[in-house]
Amino acid sequence: METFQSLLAKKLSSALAAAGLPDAGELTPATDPRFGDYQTNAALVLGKQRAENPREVAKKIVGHLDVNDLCEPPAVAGPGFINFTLLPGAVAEKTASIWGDERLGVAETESPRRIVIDFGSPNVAKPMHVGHIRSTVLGDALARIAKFLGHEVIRDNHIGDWGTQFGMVIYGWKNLLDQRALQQNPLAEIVRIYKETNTLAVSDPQVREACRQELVKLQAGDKENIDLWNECVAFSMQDFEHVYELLDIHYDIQCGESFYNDRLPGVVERLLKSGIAEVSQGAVVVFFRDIPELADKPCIIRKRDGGFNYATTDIATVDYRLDDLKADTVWYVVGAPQTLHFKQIFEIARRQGYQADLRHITFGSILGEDRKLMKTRSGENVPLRELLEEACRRARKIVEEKNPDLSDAEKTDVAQKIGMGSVKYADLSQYRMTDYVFSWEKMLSLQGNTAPYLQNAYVRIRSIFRKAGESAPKIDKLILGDSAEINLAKRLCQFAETVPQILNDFRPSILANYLFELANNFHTFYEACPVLKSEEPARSSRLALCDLTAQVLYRGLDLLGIKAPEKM
RNA sequence: GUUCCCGUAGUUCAACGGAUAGAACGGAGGUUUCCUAAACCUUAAAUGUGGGUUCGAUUCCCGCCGGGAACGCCA
Repeated sequence: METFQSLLAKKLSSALAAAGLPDAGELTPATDPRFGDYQTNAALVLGKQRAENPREVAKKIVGHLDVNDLCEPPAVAGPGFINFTLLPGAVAEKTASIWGDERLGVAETESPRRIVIDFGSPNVAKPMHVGHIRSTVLGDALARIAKFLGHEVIRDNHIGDWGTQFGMVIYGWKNLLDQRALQQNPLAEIVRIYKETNTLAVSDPQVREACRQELVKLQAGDKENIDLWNECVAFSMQDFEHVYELLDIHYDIQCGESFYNDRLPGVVERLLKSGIAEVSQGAVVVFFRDIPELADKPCIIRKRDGGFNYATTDIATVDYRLDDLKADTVWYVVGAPQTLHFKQIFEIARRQGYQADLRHITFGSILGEDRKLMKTRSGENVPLRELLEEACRRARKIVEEKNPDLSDAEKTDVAQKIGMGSVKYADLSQYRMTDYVFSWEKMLSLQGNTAPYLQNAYVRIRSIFRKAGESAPKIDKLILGDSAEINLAKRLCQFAETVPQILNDFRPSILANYLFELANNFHTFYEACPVLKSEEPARSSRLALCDLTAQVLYRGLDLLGIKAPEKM
């Protein structure tokens, strides 16, 4: 289904051709309602190229524009913009056709790809904390959106379940473990022994060496250590699963770092043989001498002591995703501090001949109150689980106040949808690159531009249909009289223009902002236009408008991983 | 030191190079015999700094100031 934007863009192209002008500029939504609904700067661009008065060029273009079926006569404005204002009749027709469309007007991609999305990736032996929320929620939303647009998506949780820290965990387990504490709160006890061992290792070389030995035994397949490791992983996974359950986030595969252990020697061997890697100071290293920004930043793939590291694992991971999973695209939803690391990994992949599209999708950090990056060792991290449970509690309290008549089960359900929605929306509604200082206030806010504002619009519509006791009657064309109706309908038509844009720069915030505007248009409509009490044919038309709004809200929220309750 | 990210109302955030920089919270004022007032309406308030490119710069380029991050054996 064509959007207004694509229809008008085509008509503009025809007009330019008819006027003997080359294609130029672009046709975009108007920046301000007073300029109409869409605008083009074609005349400004052409005026510059041809050294002509842009307004004259604009008039010439307008003379060839045939848009009478869609818009009022296009207006030349300002320095030479051409503005388009949609006719209510055209909007009414388009809205009705979207209403009848399962995809709500959103076209599927013309170039579907197989995308592995690497997101979340918590570390075993460390509880998930607020710092994990961005990757997890952002990655999940991108996965939902990519899938909706027609891509094949494989969600992969690249769990940090292997590496140096396990030497310490195992040493701690053997020497410092408190069995009773382990029974009460396994993960907390594992974290405790890990931290204590870490502290000991800093000051005591003997402990350090003992940890290294435990690690060597583990990596060599020692039965006792493997069993301990399995137990730690299992305890951690329980914690992760609880969080994923609350967030309703699920993975297709969970290939953690340990999954690649057997492949690491082969990776290093191959890179050495092909000349991509070389031995330097006893380690195996890849240099990027021909790339200025990486020239003095080599990538170590095997340590002097023969051990493998993060980079080795990630190279093996690229192989697996491209060769075994047959992905043509991989999105790494991982924080900005790892920019250099991924530049190196991607360059190594390229040197091996891989052509796949590998993207590091970065995002800003959540900072502590000191404006410093939150770090596990600092000990002041808010556990994610605690944050999520607090969100539900706060939402629950407000549900009790606002709607005491709901049953207990309903209250619990609604509180979870609102609480989880708020946490997700707080993150997704802002530009992914900006850092922000963590605050309960921010994450759990339920006022203003927040999930409940959008959810409430949906709830109000569901309430109308409950009261009506009927679903919206099927009609071919809406009747748009009040300006609030027209604005709402126009907004509904924009859904199809908005969703595909998100993946241009991986910005779910575009969708979040759209949904906020939509909810705002709906609330305004709701105040201005009675639905059930209006006369036919307005009544049927308004019911249709409500029904479509509910569908778009529901679908849009779903793409962000947010649920819409029936009541609240 | 090198490289990367970020500086917008009191606060938290918006604005593919577009026209008079939008919201939300907080502040001030108003709306409910009517479909959920978790709503609606009115109102005051901002682009760190100096240049440059452009018809047009919050956006692109250069310098400075301020905040953060990464940079050979952690992941």
